Amino acid sequence: MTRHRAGTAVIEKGQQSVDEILDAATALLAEEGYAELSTRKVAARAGMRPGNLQYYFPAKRDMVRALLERYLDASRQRLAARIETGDLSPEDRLHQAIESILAEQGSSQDCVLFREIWALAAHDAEVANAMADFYSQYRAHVATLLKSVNPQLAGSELQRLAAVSVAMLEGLSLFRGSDASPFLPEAGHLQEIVLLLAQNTGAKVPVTE
Amino acid sequence: MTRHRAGTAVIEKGQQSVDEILDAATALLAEEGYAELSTRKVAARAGMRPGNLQYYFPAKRDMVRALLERYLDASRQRLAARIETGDLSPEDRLHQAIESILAEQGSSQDCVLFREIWALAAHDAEVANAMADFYSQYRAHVATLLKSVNPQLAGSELQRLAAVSVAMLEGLSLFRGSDASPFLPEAGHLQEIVLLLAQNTGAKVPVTE
DNA sequence: TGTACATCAGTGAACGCGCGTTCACTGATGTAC
DNA sequence: TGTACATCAGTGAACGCGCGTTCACTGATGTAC
Repeated sequence: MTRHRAGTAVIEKGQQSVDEILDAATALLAEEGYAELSTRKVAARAGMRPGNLQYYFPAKRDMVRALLERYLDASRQRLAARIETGDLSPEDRLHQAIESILAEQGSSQDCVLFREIWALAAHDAEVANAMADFYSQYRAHVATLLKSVNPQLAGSELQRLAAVSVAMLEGLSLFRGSDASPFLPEAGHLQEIVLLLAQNTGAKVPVTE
Repeated sequence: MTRHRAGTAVIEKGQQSVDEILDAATALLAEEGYAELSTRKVAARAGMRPGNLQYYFPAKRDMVRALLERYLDASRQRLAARIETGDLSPEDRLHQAIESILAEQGSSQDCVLFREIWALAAHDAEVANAMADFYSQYRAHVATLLKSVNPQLAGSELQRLAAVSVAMLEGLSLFRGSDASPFLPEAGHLQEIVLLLAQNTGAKVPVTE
């Protein structure tokens, strides 16, 4: 017998409050990490009382889920929008995509949030699923780009190459922000590398000797 | 005026207790994540009372630091030991190194722990430094391997390629364990890729068109 | 070998605190007639 | 236009709990003479 709507949040007028809560929660998650994230801190930062936060998100878990969905959706859309533009050559599209991805990583808040989400995903199946969805689409985009660069690529070979490219890009994001990691490549270098992989993987390169 | 030694832990006879505490803490960190890690749970799992844990680690922070140092040291040593063996050809050494690194990632506990540590590092400078040290050595090892494969590689180009290789390997570890990520490459594929990069980066490959 | 004593290891109870969550309540906003 | 009423948004106080940490204490282990 609660006054809460079904689901996790009231939709209509309180949308602004919902946004303020999620903004505050996202900022706190990035600044202090999930271990330090509490509903009371979020409420305080959003300028409301704890009870009011509970009105929108009956449980902390609901708030975190909403924050994750909103964040991953936004990230997905930004990436898709940046990648899909244009009547460029395949090589230029690839270059632009890599620059977009690096730009996305440029904000150190995003890098930190992704690290938090990866850690969360290890202990929460729902988060793990959301991440799997996200990266599945990400990988599909990259696969399309790779195929446009080298149409001979196909099937599991293409998928594997896309997976490796994504792993490389995401791996690099781990090292961004840490001051003590020099030698991080720029977009130009990465395009070189990905092109090299795309152009040479289809055409069997000798492996040993 | 405490009975505790300087530093974080008593060394001599209680070493076994220290190990039991760190074993328990490591297991809990991997299973439930840092947000769920409490000194009381660790003490219970190690079969002792909270007060006794405090005898060895005056503050939770000390316990976590010790756990991290022990874990990273062990990981470092395993990698170094596996890589340095043998009178193999450069290509075979590379192959063996990649297999070792993948084997290290094979235990899903290690992947999970690394995700936790990456997240921690974002909010704790001490952890970030420990990670920077770890990966600095890691990168240096990889750089040596790359140079043995292609002696023309040198300077910042070599370092950058090592950084990319490490990023790729660490990025892949993010996707291990998540059931929903197929298309992960095997050691053979990775060796192919790294060899391709090493052999072609020194010899300037055309980039556009 | 026995005794005295310092140190080491471990216990048990208690502390204050921030946490997630609840609940009865109040005021504001919209809608029906 | 005014009145009655339902719903929406927000308040304030309180709850029980697990947390990190403290402290006086006890028993075990080693060392000196």
